[in-house]
Amino acid sequence: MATTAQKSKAPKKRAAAEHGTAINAAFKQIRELIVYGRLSPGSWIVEAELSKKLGMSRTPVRAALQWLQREGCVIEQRIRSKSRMIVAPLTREDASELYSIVGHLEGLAGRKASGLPKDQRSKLVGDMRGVNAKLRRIARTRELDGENIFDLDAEFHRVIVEASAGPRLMLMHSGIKPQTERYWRFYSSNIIDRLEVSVREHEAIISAILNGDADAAERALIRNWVNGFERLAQLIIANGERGSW
Amino acid sequence: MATTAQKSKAPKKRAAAEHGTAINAAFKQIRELIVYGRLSPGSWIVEAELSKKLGMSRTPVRAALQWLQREGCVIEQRIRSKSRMIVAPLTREDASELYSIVGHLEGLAGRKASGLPKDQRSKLVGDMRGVNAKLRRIARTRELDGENIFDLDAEFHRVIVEASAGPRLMLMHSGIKPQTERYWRFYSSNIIDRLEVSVREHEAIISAILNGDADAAERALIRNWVNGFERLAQLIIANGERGSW
DNA sequence: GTGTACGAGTTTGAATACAAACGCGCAAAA
DNA sequence: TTTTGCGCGTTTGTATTCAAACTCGTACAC
Repeated sequence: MATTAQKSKAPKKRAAAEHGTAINAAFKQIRELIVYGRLSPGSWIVEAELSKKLGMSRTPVRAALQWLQREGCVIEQRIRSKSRMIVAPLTREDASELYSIVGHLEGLAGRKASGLPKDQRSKLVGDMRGVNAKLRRIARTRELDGENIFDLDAEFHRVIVEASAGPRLMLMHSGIKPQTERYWRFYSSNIIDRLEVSVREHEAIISAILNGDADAAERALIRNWVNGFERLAQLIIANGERGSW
Repeated sequence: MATTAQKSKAPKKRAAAEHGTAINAAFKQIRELIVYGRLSPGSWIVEAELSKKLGMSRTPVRAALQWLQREGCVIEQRIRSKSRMIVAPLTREDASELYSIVGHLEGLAGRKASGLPKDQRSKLVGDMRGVNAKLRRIARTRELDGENIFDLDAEFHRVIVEASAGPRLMLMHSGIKPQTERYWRFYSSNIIDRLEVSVREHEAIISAILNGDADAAERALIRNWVNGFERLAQLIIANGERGSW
């Protein structure tokens, strides 16, 4: 009756779920729903509805929503001691702050990366160049493989953070970075036009880290994000904000 | 029998709790337990134990623990698909990263604060000077009012962030900043000796914001935190780390 | 005609119940 | 004496249940 014949009279056979993965499954699926826009920015989230859709009880859904709240994908509207969860709206103001924070966080990572021993730095630079080369090829040939731009750009920034950041910075970055993807996906109609600029900015980052110039690395990373916001802001203004009214 | 004659057969009379404050109460109390060291760094948190101590069920305690996990006070140890919550240990390495992040986050806030309109900036500078004057008096007279140094320093940094930061930055700051207090409380034996240095660093921050010099404000804030870590690191080395072994 | 009050439905907050998994100890056999 | 296997206690993960509070609609009164 329910979703996958998993309810009613067979509580024993949940073996597939392995006891402890429901929260994670809920988290990933809900975030996917939000990032891909299946849950509209600004719309109200009903726990029971989600739990029915995901085929689990409200408990893991609640936990997942708190994780998402932690990351800012979901915000809590407190009204008269009652709280509602809503999908965070996409606004120019929020994008400005978001990109600024991500830029500074990554800037910090880039700063540390520049101080890495030379062999680690070489490997890092190699990874970055590999990813950036793929981006450059897409920018040239204009063969947009759909998802690939998002994933490649995410990869580029991720390798920097993973190479240098400690657990805290990594935690914060992995929490806040995915949210920039929401903006990309909503407004990226012709983001490929600007891709080449971004590729050049990436090259500046690579050079700075290669040279071990911490200040330059930090500045280049921040500039990449500030400029990224500028590129985005035009699209937001042109297309309107989502979920704020 | 239980804690306050609130259990057993009177589930109706929970009117005092106002339906929606249990999570918050749990959150504040558990964080207090951690910050004040009643729960040792590195020690294992048992949900049932806490819920018994706080006189509530496991449900709000779990939610509160997830909030604390979000802030990094509590970390999750996954072992063979089983998770345990432990109180985050206090290590030199972690302090380094923590202070660095807080410094950069506040640096970002200070940068924005420097760009505020003049009247808002004047009010902000006035607030900062008021707080810093109290700190200076304590540094001079050496009348340590116990908690007051912590609260005053926290206040100084809070007014900067509140004056300029948006919701995201405020959220991140209010989440990560309290954790520096854990280090203070554990290692602050004679932190009053270093207070005067910190007061002078604060003055540099005030000047920069007063002059609207965003770069200088950011640098001064970061320097305050980096130096704060240096002061702390000596104490950590002298006294040993807590909760890591 | 408009405003207010009451009640049903919806939704979240909290508690309890239950199942699965980890860890430890004890016992038995080699 | 040592090692291995089994079983029980502890603890977390998930489901379910129940209560409280907010919302909205309708009806009644002024």
